Amino acid sequence: VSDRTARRVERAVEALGYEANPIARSLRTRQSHTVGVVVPDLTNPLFPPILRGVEDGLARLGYTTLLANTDSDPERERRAFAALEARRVDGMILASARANQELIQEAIGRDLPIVLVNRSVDHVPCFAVTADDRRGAALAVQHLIDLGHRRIAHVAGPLDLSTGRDRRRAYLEVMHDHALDTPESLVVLADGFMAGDGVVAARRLLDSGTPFTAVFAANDLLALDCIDVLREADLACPGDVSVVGFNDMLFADRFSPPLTTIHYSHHETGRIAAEMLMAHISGEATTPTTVLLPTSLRVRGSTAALET
Amino acid sequence: VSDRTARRVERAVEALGYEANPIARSLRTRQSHTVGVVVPDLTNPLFPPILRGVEDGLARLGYTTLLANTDSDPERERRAFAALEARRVDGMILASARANQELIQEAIGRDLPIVLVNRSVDHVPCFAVTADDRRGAALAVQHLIDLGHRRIAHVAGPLDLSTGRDRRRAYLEVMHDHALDTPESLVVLADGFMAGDGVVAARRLLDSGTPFTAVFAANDLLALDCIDVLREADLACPGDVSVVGFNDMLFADRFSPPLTTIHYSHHETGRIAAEMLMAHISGEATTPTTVLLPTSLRVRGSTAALET
DNA sequence: ATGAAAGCGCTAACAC
DNA sequence: GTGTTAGCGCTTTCAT
Repeated sequence: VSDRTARRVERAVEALGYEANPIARSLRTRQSHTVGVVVPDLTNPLFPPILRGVEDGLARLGYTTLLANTDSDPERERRAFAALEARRVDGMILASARANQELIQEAIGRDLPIVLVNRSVDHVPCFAVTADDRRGAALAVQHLIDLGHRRIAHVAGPLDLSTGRDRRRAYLEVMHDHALDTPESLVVLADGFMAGDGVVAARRLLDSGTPFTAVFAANDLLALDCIDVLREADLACPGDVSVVGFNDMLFADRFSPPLTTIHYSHHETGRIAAEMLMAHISGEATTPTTVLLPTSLRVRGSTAALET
Repeated sequence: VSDRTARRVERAVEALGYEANPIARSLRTRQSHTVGVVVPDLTNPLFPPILRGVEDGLARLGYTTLLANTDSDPERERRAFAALEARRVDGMILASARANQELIQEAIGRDLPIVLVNRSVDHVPCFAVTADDRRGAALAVQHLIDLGHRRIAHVAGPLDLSTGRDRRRAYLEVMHDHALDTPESLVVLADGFMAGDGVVAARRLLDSGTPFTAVFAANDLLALDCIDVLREADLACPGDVSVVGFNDMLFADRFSPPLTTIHYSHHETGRIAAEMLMAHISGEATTPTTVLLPTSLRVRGSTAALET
């Protein structure tokens, strides 16, 4: 066919507004050009920027995202996963990984390309991109120590989540390195990472009677809960107790008091995960790699030097 | 086939983990059981709860959401819309409607079921569910008047968005009803509804030199910008200037100062929109209706009585 | 009631 | 290079 004709055809195609039916194409090629994204809690301001990063990374290659929000409910996670798989997504980005989630192992066994984001899993080689949780948590605790605090509590996230586990471990290590006590009553566990999940844990901390002058919360939402509970008990932050969070989520700088927290780039997290997934799907990347994003301390109003 | 055999087959089906291929089904039935959701700005904490409402409304009927985030960029809106339509969504929920968006008219002309959320359009009968913007804005302005304020400024949203237009109109009406002045310098326009969009507008307000003791911002994000700019100019909120926002978005109560704002149920907004869309798709609902959600005033720390 | 066959719109494989 | 054909996995229709 001549060049001229080709152009005429193209013009006609455009004029008629013809667009290939991607459904028929998918049926034939077994590729949906769609990736599933599973997020545990969209109302956590950490995730929207990650999602935007993912979209930015995928859109350039003509991929669309199918979003599922699970409210951290394992049953909903299961359903979301099944729904996405049934819709034949070409791959998935999971921000909701749990430590021993057979779901993920099974999927990998079935050769479904998966990239973990924010959280990772143990003992299974996985593509993943997360914050450097150990280093970040160490930074947070070190900051409190530098301010003169010695009795530092930790409100940990669930230990079946890598973020909960790793941040807690780093806390214990740094405390130990400085020969500081970490009695069991000083390390409490929250039921989850969502707003409100830290309330019960923080109350338990207070009720134990163990004295403390600072607390490292495993994420910003838990840190906010801590501050609420402290206020409830007429303890001021940072006047009486310093609090540091993790994530530097959107708005962390606007709360009262502004949150001292650990920062890393959420948008980058999403973007890198998207690119990793694309490389995985195309077969370019074959060995699972984990990218650790650098963390940094953001000192704001919720921490202060210990009055002596 | 006997009952017994049927059961055996069913069991076998389950055992083998067979799942009908929804792509083949879609190709045949021309139904994707997927709806597109277009959101202008996921990082605005107003939208995640709306999205959850939508998901809750849709999930029960086995529908999945295809999410697109547009950053309020008309070009990205166009692309997102095209991508969703190409993927043959059964309908769309749009939170990004502009006043004269041919996109929407065209789509409706093509019989694509659409429900508008949060924002509506003029002159085109549309399924829509929004806050009662007029009443809500009136509540906000009335509150400031009740506190003794007379020189009340307004930071309006873009006037090609129903929310920008309606809230501004209500502001002008209430002010007029109370015989209060609204010189042009007291009503400034923000470029958008996203974080940061209010900064320039608020500066213009301040630079005009027109005295004012209160400002009604067209949404919470703009209100936060106002408070920032005021602080920049050494004006305290609410000490020197009271500020009220709109939406009562997530975290509005935790800012410094806690935001006085107009509340309505975001989750309901999403849920109702989802149900409306389902009814529209199924052909149950045929005449476009608009649902106006009731609004209420939440008095918090960013407003105070005028010192006399 | 049950089974056979056609066809949705595309792409990949094949023959010309 | 260009045109033809088979078939992806369903649903629907039609014949039995």
